Amino acid sequence: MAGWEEIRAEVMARIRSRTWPPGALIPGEEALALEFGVARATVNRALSELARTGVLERRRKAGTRVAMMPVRKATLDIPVIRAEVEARGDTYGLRLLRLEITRPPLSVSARLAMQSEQMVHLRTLHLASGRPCVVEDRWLNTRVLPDPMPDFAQISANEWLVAHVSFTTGDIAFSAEAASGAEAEALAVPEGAAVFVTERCTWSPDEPITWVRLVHAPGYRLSTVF
Amino acid sequence: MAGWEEIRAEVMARIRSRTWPPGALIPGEEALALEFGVARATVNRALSELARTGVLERRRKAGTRVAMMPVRKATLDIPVIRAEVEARGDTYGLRLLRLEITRPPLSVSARLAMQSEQMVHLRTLHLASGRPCVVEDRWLNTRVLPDPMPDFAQISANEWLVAHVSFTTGDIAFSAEAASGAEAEALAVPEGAAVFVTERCTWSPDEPITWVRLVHAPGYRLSTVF
DNA sequence: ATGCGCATTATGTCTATACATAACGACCTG
DNA sequence: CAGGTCGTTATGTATAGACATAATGCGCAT
Repeated sequence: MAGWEEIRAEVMARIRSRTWPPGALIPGEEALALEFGVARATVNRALSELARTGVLERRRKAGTRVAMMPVRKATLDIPVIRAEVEARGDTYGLRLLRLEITRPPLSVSARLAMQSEQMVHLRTLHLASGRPCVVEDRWLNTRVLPDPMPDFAQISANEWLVAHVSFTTGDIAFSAEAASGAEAEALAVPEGAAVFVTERCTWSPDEPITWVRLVHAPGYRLSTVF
Repeated sequence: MAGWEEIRAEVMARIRSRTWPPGALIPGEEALALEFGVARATVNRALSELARTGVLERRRKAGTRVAMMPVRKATLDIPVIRAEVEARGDTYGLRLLRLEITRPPLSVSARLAMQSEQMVHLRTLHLASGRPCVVEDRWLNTRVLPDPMPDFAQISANEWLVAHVSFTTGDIAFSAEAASGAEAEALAVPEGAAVFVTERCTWSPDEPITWVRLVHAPGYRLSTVF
């Protein structure tokens, strides 16, 4: 027994086999290190990893226990439309449907914690081999844009931001909705069709950057392993 | 400058400030350790962490570079219905709509790589303070169940599995669909309403365990930060 | 009995050192 | 020139020892 991955596997095996059932307190790092004949740091690495994935719960002094209600965690890649389209073997295209500078609706400015001021509003249609695949509604903080604004008919706002604005934190939410008239028309689906919607907010360390709503054409699936 | 989190923050700051722009090769661990006055292991911890979240790309010998197309990764908690309901302050309830032992449709047996054999089919309605909130369609491998089957009218299959069957791997997918007649009726929404659907497959190390499809009532959102 | 404070203890992290591993690229050979 | 070999190099991992930190729960005092 040597590497931390082997230790992790062995611990996993004991959990699976219910040697250590859900809720059980498992031996301390010191003890396991001794048993497996490795350094405590190695055990720590393995257990930390399992804690990260939600299999174990660790608290100082309290020790390590097998998660009772294993709210398993999955990591999912935040979709980048162009990459997704090209990964499917389609050629990517985009069409700028609308570009205006105006005051965002309250739902947007509130989410971004923006003072009420003007933002850039973009509506873009993303195409996969010519077929509409995503309608994007985006509000951009004007302060993150250079004075001659980038040509968003050529480069998607997402890609421009990635390349020119500093890294961000944010949040993301998924839901199912009925396609509104405009969305349905852009995607060439019946109004009211069930569509998968992604909403994302991003902030730079200093200020809000953008709010975006992606309406995916019917049939879209977001998947991951765990 | 001391802890790995500080190192991570400093590296992040340099990426944000474009001192190290996307695609750039950053100095080696040794050099950074020297610069920050910490051990290489500490730098390693910080950079590994950033690689895990998709900000950096690391390859032996090739070095560490800032991700060009930052396919940011988000970790999401795999929803456990009861926990979700109770977290919203509602009281959880469930109603078993159907329980039968039969052959699953091909779509299910194929996904689970099961020989064509009988499985337990459950249809359950989950309630939040009495209101329908999720319809669950589940197929269970009979071999993971004890002979007097658990009373699934009392305990949800998910919770029973968590407590009695060994840990698993699996995959999960999200999509938007139009509610079918039966689903719509159970949820008390119009047929064809846009519903959020979660589909999950899980395997034990030895054999498939279950396939489950969760149809969430309109308004459901799945969200996370990144 | 109740509440506060501190000793104990398990995890968290850092250091310095060493060896393992992957892979680029140069060099050597056919 | 093609192709294989091997040295170099950056990351990956392991180790022993040490200190930091959090939090449990006991013991003491009120």
